[in-house]
Amino acid sequence: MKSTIKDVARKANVSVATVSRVLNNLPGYSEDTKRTVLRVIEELKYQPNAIARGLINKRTQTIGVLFPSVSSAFSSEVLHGIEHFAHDENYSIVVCNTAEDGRRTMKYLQVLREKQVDGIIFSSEVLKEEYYEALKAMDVPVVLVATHSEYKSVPYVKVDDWKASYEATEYLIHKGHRQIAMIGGYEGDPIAGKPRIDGFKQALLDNGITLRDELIFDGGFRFDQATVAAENLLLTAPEVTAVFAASDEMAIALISVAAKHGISVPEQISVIGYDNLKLAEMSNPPLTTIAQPLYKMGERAADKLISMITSKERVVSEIVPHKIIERNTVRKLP
Amino acid sequence: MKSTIKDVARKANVSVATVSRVLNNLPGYSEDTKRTVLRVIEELKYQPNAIARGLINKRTQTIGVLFPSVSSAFSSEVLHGIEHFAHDENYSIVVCNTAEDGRRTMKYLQVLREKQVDGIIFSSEVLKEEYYEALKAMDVPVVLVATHSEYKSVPYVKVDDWKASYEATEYLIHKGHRQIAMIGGYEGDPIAGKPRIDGFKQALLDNGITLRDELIFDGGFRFDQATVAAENLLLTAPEVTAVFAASDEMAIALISVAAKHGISVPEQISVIGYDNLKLAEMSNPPLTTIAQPLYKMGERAADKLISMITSKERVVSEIVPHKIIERNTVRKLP
DNA sequence: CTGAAAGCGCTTACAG
DNA sequence: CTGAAAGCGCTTACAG
Repeated sequence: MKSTIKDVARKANVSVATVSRVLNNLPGYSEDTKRTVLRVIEELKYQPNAIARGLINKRTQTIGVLFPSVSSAFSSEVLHGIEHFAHDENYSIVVCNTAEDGRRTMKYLQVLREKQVDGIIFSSEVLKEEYYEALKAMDVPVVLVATHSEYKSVPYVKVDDWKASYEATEYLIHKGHRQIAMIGGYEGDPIAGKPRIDGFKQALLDNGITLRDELIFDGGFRFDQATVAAENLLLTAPEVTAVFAASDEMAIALISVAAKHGISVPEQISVIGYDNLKLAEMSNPPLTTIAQPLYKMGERAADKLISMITSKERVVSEIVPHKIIERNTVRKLP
Repeated sequence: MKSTIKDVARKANVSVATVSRVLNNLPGYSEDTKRTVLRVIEELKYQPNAIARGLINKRTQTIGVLFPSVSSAFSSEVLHGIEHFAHDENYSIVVCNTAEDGRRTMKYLQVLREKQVDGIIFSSEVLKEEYYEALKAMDVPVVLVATHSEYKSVPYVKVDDWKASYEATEYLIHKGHRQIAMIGGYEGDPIAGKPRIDGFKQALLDNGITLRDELIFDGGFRFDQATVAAENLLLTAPEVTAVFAASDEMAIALISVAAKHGISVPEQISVIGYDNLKLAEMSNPPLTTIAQPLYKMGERAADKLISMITSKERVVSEIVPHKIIERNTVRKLP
């Protein structure tokens, strides 16, 4: 049987109140009683029950993290950052994989509420009104990571997608490229879709390059989805000398498809990716890409959330810096 | 203010006992009272407090998962499988990244104990005696995934590493290779190191190929660690025509290093990996590898753990099938 | 410096 | 079919 606070109180000949005090470093006991209490705790190998504690304190020291897909490299980097920071602050993380559909999200939100988490980090997905309402009803702090929302009260931490894409595109232009295509997300995606496409377009415009809509190949961010976009691109636009891919997986899909057709990167076609996942450096050739500081984004999000939890004061959103990582997939045109 | 069971009891003109009964689908109330109680619950948007519930039931419906590194692609696949299964069974997952050192593991074990998790899944690492003792003291079910241990009482789910390596090596041999090297883990690693190295050796022996110890390049499983092993291999053993890498990252490191030296895969050197992570198919060329069913391993582990939790009966370990995924990195020698 | 008591939000015998 | 009461393992005024 695990021992409880009563057991140690009894064995130490003090009240449970006293035990509780030494446990929580509150004042109110002699050095002597402290010593014996501590000794008994040791003897009984007593560990406080966080559940009982949470019932009173209304704090569970745990935070819920919602991801659209736990298994992607992107999410795990962010998660790692969150987890690391949170652990150092004595918070545990419960991970929730929301999959594609909204129903799982709502179910999870309910579970998190019942389990009385102290706060929630919501990642990558758009914060639908339904979710927002549920979150509001829960009455716990929320922070967004790698996404943002129109609900001004919800702080976020993310990169400036528009600007990052603009810079990626200019990078290509400065390397002498004029025939530039993009493999992007869906225009209808307000988070990782539209802003990146818009940044791409603007960079072209600002550099006097005529915008050709047919050079924007949209679709999903994953490798297999991008594979068809890349296939398409190579087939219909052979004049293209460089492409900006809105994710590393997309960029790598292009490299793979190109290789299959005997087109070499960067000699015949240049590519720049987006994310800087681990696989960017493992790519062959190593992928030039826009780095999002995913681990750090996780940390910052956890930091914000925890300070909202502990201080109840509003926290401000944060745009986190991206940067271009030059590897070997972009060639300078002569 | 969130409403409690008392609030609904009061508003429904019944006792909390009755509310509790309808909440838990226990017998003991008329259809009529059930209806009004349900209505009031709806009106108040009442949700039970799982913490209070847990205090009584001694069940928190949460399980702790310990990973050496949450961010690796390997762990996230397993985690995803665990999470999916567990969620369907109404369990939540708290993730614990144990990093490299043991101190973090012990700290986490303590947190998990205080938070009264119902069970623990321990992944990839060797179950040191210190951990085992702590786990025993916690008195909750444990299952191992992608690792095993000498403590017979702890069930595991994993692939047969020896056999998988043996088959990978034979695959190379059957393709006509005789000069075969291995990039492996540490011989001292009883989980993913020794068994794979031994399987490799035995396959060579059984096929009449003289074992040359200097063709086994050991080190860490990660890309950057393997990069030096690969460098070494290419430099010191140019006669090698095929290599068995004990992880996909190692295999990809070899491909990268080879490319850097103008050596083409599979034309000049063949490679087979191990794991079948997502990046194996994104590799360039796509990587032939031994697949571990990581997602499924996660599911099976969760399944076992949950049945230990709910039925208190002992569960049996499981060797899960691996298989060779043929892609484009192994050439048949003429 | 110390303890008795109330209470956190539930569940579960027990009694009717 | 229903409720009063005890209790899960703690914390926290309150009183001394």
